[in-house]
Amino acid sequence: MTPRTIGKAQRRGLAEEAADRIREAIFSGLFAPGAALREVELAEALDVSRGSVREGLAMLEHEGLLQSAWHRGTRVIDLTVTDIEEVYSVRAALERLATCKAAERVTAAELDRLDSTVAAMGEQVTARSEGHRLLALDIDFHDQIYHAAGNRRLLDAWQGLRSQVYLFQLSRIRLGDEDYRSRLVAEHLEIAALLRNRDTETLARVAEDHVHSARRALVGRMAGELTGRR
Amino acid sequence: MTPRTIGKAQRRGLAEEAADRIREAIFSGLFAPGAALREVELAEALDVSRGSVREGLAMLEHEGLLQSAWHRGTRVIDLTVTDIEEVYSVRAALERLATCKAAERVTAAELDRLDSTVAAMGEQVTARSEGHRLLALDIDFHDQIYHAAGNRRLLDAWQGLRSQVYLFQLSRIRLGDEDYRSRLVAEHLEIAALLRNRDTETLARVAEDHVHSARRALVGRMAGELTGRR
DNA sequence: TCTTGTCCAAATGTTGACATTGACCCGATT
DNA sequence: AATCGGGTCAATGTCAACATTTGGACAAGA
Repeated sequence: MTPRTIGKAQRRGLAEEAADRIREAIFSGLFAPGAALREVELAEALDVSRGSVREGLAMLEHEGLLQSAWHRGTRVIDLTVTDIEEVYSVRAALERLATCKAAERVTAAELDRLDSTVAAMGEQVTARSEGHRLLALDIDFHDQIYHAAGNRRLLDAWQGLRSQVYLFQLSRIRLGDEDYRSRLVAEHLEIAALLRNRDTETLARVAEDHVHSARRALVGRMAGELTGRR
Repeated sequence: MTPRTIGKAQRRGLAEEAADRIREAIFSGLFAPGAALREVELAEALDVSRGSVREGLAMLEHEGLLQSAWHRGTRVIDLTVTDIEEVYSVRAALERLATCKAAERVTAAELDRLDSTVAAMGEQVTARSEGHRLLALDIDFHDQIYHAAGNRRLLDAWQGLRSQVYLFQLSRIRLGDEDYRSRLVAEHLEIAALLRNRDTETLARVAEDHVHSARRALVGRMAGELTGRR
């Protein structure tokens, strides 16, 4: 008897490898928003050819992390309020759909995994870490929902926003926000509970609100930094 | 005095050129769903290098027109009912958002252009053409709405579905559907009118229904072909 | 007959060299 | 001073050759 699904062991090319490394470098702050990424530099640093780097950069551009123009190279995206509004608007629409579809199809095992993720988040509320772990769990929680929704196109659309969301939230971490953490966990707890009850009606509203809540927390912080004290 | 916006004359590379040609070839039926696209063949046919073809294929893959696997080449997507359900589910969510946002920001000039597009569609209802023109106008109508929404990310997400929608609807044309045309125009007319009144509340519902209506018409036809007469 | 192993051809993945472009500098001009 | 025009060069766009992988044909063994 063959297993129903096998862990995908698909081999990856150098381009994907390069994309991963560059993405990490951006998240680590090595390339700040607005910085130019030169193909030759990256090719030498990663010890691959320019072609592979080029392909990797194209992937990151489709993730929205980079912007490129004809013969003018690629740069890391800026973090303007407009960009944030755009990303979170679309994300809210996707999240609404994903959560509803997930409610119809989610399995018991997936529900358990969601619970344990929320539990792990709960531990991070009081932890004195900088919040990177909490952020990773946050994204992971939503990844699980998109997977549970079982819609390839929906997942693709989400992956076109995921990295941007990560980058945005990362900037929020730097700005420091204490009391937001507990509310974050509470919201995820609510979503997980509603999923278990398969309360589609309420989920549509709550999922959208959850995203808008994150957006407000982010935009508020950014506005405070730009205009206010420092 | 310089014009506020200039027709984007940004120079394009060979990759985009190749992508356009290949996309057209697929829409023209030269490459049927499921057909394999070989890089060397295309490179010779288009008289560009394999690298450019490769980049173009990657673009079309991100549009969802192609599927590719490691060292196994790229093929035109299949037209399964599941795929259609996926695409139209996400499209409904996006369309809902786009129409609402457009209602807030649409200008008088844009409204006029929408009207004239619907008018042109009306002429195609009775025309004896095969419906390609009607389909092009349909897509154009929705393009205008996404542009009016003024959200770059939303537009990107739509462009990740657009070609697939086109391909799906194209198959519907071949199956022939007479009375659907008039209903199609009527629905677009309603949306245009609601946009003019900026009736956001109703628009959210109608825009979603419009997509689901198109989906039903399509799935119904396909199911009929697969199981029914022929 | 079914499985397993080896080889081969065809296609893709990868690379470094060559061609082209756009930003920058700087002097001439109005 | 501001603008225009040409030259320069670093960086990207493009290409053709080389390396690697896949799937199938085919034969040997259980």
